Amino acid sequence: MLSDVMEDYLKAIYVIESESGPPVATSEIAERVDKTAPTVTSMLETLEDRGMVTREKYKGTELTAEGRTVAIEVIRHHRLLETYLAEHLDYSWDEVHEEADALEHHISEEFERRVAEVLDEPQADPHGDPIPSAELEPPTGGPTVPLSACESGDRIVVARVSDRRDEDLAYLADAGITPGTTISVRDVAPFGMVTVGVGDDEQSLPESVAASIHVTPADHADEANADEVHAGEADSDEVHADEANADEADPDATGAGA
Amino acid sequence: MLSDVMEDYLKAIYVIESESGPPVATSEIAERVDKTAPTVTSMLETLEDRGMVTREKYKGTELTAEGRTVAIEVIRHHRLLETYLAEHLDYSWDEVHEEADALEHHISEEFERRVAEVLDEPQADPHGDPIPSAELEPPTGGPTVPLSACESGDRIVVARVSDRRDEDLAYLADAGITPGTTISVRDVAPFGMVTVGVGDDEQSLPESVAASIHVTPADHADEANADEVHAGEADSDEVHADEANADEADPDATGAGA
DNA sequence: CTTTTGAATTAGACACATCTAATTCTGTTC
DNA sequence: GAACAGAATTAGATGTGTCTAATTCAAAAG
Repeated sequence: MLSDVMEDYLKAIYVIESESGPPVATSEIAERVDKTAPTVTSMLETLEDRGMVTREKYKGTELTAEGRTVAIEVIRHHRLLETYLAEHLDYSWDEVHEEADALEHHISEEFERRVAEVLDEPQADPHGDPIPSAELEPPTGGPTVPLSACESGDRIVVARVSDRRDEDLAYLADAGITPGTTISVRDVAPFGMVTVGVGDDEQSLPESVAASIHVTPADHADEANADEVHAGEADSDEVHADEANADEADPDATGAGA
Repeated sequence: MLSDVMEDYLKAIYVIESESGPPVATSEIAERVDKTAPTVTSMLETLEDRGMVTREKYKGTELTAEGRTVAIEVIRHHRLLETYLAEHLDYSWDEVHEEADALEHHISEEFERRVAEVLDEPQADPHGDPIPSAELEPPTGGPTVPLSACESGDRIVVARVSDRRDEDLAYLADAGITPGTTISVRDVAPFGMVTVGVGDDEQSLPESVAASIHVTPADHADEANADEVHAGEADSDEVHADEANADEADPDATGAGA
């Protein structure tokens, strides 16, 4: 059996791989799990022994198929829990993350099944992140772009919001911006804040807040509900995102922000 | 912060104190938590340093007020979870224990509050054990006696069923005997099996199964529902239990079988 | 090709929870 | 009251996950 801690490392590696592709740097993992680099090195050795990762010394680390499956299962637990807490225990979308982090390692397969069943196999959690299926294939969120890659005049719908920073979530909850919210982009300052229209209001979002929002275009007559933003639609192709912020690029579309 | 493991020790000590009163023997704790005696000794030293227990070397251990409060909180978590799983996630009463054991250390205060709220501050879990209040005072189950202390002809209602042994729970679930079930005692073999009537059936319960059942008399016109067996009633006095099985006595009535 | 620099690893230590084996204590039996 | 039996503790070791300090490496810059 893998410990909770090992699962946390695997989850972190999975997320980083999803965002920037393998191989994953030790320092990146260290930052995510909030441990020192030597600690991470030694854990990576353990995980390698357990067949969860492969690595090249001084180069980087990559998940094995097995390690990836474990990571996806943890993420499924996390997102099912977030969704359950929001829908059945009256948690708001900016409160669920911490609780889910604490519980995700301790629920049984049976619990997972039953939660998924009462939720009717949900496709996305309250942050808009896609929930991996019970078969644990890598979830593919629909194509989305960072809000910062939009340009003035765009009408877009919020697809997902990073669950990493509590302050930003609270800010957005307060601003009435949640997955599914349709907004108009008024102004995008390079590397800076983004001014948007939400309903009748106009809001200026600080950079860190803007960076946590990913969006899809609001056009294709698809004003459907937020839970379906990530559903099918493998057809819809890339949203225009001129190369101004190419360094901030987004090779994921796998929605791994656990 | 106390570790999960420490909480498990405190819970075990609390249960033993409830069953046999302090001081608690190291070997008893060792058996409950399934560790060796030296391991327990060293943990008890730690818990003493933390102010959770007091002890006299070679004699025994006792919870401090603080240790007791921690234990009661863990037990509250456990029983709220058991109840929630049974009522909202379709678990049967003999499945809930293991899941609750895994989760009880990891839920937040907030989670505890919300679960208690949606359950409407339940008084007893699916096994019939009383759920400590949010104020964490020691729960007092109403007076109950072991089934083995009854005699032929008694009509009684099952108050609670030990959650310690899965096999016995499954047996009882199969036999249709759950908290709230009214049964007639046909025959009590000294130190042996108990024959009872349940509805129209007659059943012979093996000793271990009979030992896990605690009952109250079915008389006082109180055919109320099982959840209220433990409610108020500090008035009703001791049930007749002649001293045949006095060694198997039951000084608890605090319902500590977490 | 050498140097530099920042990242990664190795070295060595520590806290925690656990074990087995050896010792010490307590309460009981003769 | 001496001896014994059983329980508890002490002694010493192990595995895991973590740290800081020292070293080694690789990739970039000269």
